[in-house]
Amino acid sequence: MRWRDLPSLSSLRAFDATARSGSFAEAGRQLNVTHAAVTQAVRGLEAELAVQLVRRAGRTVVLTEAGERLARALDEGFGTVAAGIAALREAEARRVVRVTTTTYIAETYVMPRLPDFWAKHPGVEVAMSPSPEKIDLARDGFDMAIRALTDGWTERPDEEIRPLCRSPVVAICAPSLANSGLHPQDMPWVIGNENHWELAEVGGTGLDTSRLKLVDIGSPHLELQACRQGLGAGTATEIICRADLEAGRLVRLPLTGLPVITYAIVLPRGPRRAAVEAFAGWLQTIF
Amino acid sequence: MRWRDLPSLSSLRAFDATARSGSFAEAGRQLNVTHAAVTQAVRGLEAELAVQLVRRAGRTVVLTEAGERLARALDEGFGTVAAGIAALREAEARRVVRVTTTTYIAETYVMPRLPDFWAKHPGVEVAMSPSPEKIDLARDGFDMAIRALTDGWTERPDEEIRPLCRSPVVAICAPSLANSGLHPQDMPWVIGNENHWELAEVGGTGLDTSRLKLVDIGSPHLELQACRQGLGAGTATEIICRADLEAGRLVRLPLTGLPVITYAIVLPRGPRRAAVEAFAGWLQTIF
DNA sequence: CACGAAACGAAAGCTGAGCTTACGTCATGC
DNA sequence: GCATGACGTAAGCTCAGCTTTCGTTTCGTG
Repeated sequence: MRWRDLPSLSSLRAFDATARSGSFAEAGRQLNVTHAAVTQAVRGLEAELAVQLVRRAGRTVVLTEAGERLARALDEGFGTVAAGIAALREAEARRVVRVTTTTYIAETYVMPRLPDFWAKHPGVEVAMSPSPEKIDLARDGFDMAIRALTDGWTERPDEEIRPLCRSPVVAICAPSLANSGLHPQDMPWVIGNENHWELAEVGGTGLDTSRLKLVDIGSPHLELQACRQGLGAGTATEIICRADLEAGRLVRLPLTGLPVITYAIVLPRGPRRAAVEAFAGWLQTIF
Repeated sequence: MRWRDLPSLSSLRAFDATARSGSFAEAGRQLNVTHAAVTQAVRGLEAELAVQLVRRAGRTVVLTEAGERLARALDEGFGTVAAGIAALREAEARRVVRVTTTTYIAETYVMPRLPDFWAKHPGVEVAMSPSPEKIDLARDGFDMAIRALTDGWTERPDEEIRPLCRSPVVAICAPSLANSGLHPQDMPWVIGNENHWELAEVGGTGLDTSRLKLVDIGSPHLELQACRQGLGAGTATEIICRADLEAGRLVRLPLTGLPVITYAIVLPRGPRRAAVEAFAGWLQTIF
């Protein structure tokens, strides 16, 4: 493609619109400019190509033979371009909002509320899927992530962070276990054997983690349920177990020194689809 | 076509060039702008479509999946446009220069010199054809006319006049006829019966045209030849019969009151092909 | 592995292509 | 005729698009 050899695209556009409508004035209306602008553009194109393209015919304008030929080419070419743009927009509008998550909160707090989002934004599909922490959102085609940020998180330059809420980590257990008279140091703890991060949290309270009896449930999804049933103590952010605490299904253990977690949305910087923005905005309303 | 819905064509062009070359810098070179201009245009397009189209990959740029799809559409669309322009230019460059003429001078003076033009402008075809005086050049596809203008000619607004030369009408006859002792009033005149215009010219000298003996040769092309052979007196512009006068084949009759003719090129205003301009320029050099 | 070449990124400011405004002329319909 | 709505032209404005400038990143190389 020899772009330097082409006349200005705006003059081609003006001629195309003129050819379609058979009138400078109508073309101007379609292009959102005055008839004078169209006239000048077409005259300029004629001068550049050194070909007469249009001829006055009374109150209207007719194309010359050369103009007809050019108009056919432009019609087809610009039509293809317009169709491509339209197809892209269509595909983007339909495309599902892909959310990656590594946090329990997404599954326990966000997913149960999804019907509310669908009610407010019909036609927007949302897919939530787990994926490793250190993922490149843009490269892997995710529209956003829901993450739990520890303090001291630094924002990457190509990502935008929107905090959703800060929630303290609390130690909890079933009322029956709390009433057993056991000191937290002697309780069983529902913590996966490999979960060094949660173990370190508990260590922060002063307990000797090396002497704790750990109950490995295997799946994080079932740990809260295990705590409710009295299988052991555990940790969770307050927002997750708030309902259980209020209902008396769980009680707090009087431990201090646990961290505070910030839940946040991570969005890749750059252009953002309306559907993505809508979902991000909705997320911020439910916290 | 909904032109208002399309992004700016220049940003589409910038993206297309980027997609072809895989580099902002190279695209800028092709478009004759800096890399920064291309970057801005592509970012603007991404923002307008709310789609990421490109992604940095080290020192170069790669298209996203959406970018690839758009690039295909643009490639095809702009390719069609470019092909249309190229075809138009090609056709215009090849097209013959059509010259219409109503004057004897074109046939006697210009056509014999055409080989000189062809030598100087190889590849430019010229077609000279007679047609009525009152023709609309643009409408009938003529590139120029060669006309004889009487004094007091007024230029039409859509035509440009380029004078070639002014030449007085002279009355001439063969030396034998001049030496016969006959007064011009009594000579036979080589003038077509229907040629009221030439008869009026002669009337301007004071002769009584109603009493003239007219010799109707039928074809204007042969009238000068008839004069040379002594069949009668006649009129012609000086430039046409100059060679005959100098060679003594014809002599001037001492009549006054004949008009002066301006030979000129008539060109339709507006865009003009290079070949047409070349022929017009050449015509001005040979007078 | 330091260094230079060649990209891309971002922001500030300039400029001319493209537009509006303003006023004519001309064709058409009532 | 006269109102209406097209096109033609020219003068001048304005902002989209460009250049400039400087910084960062990536790669190839001795």
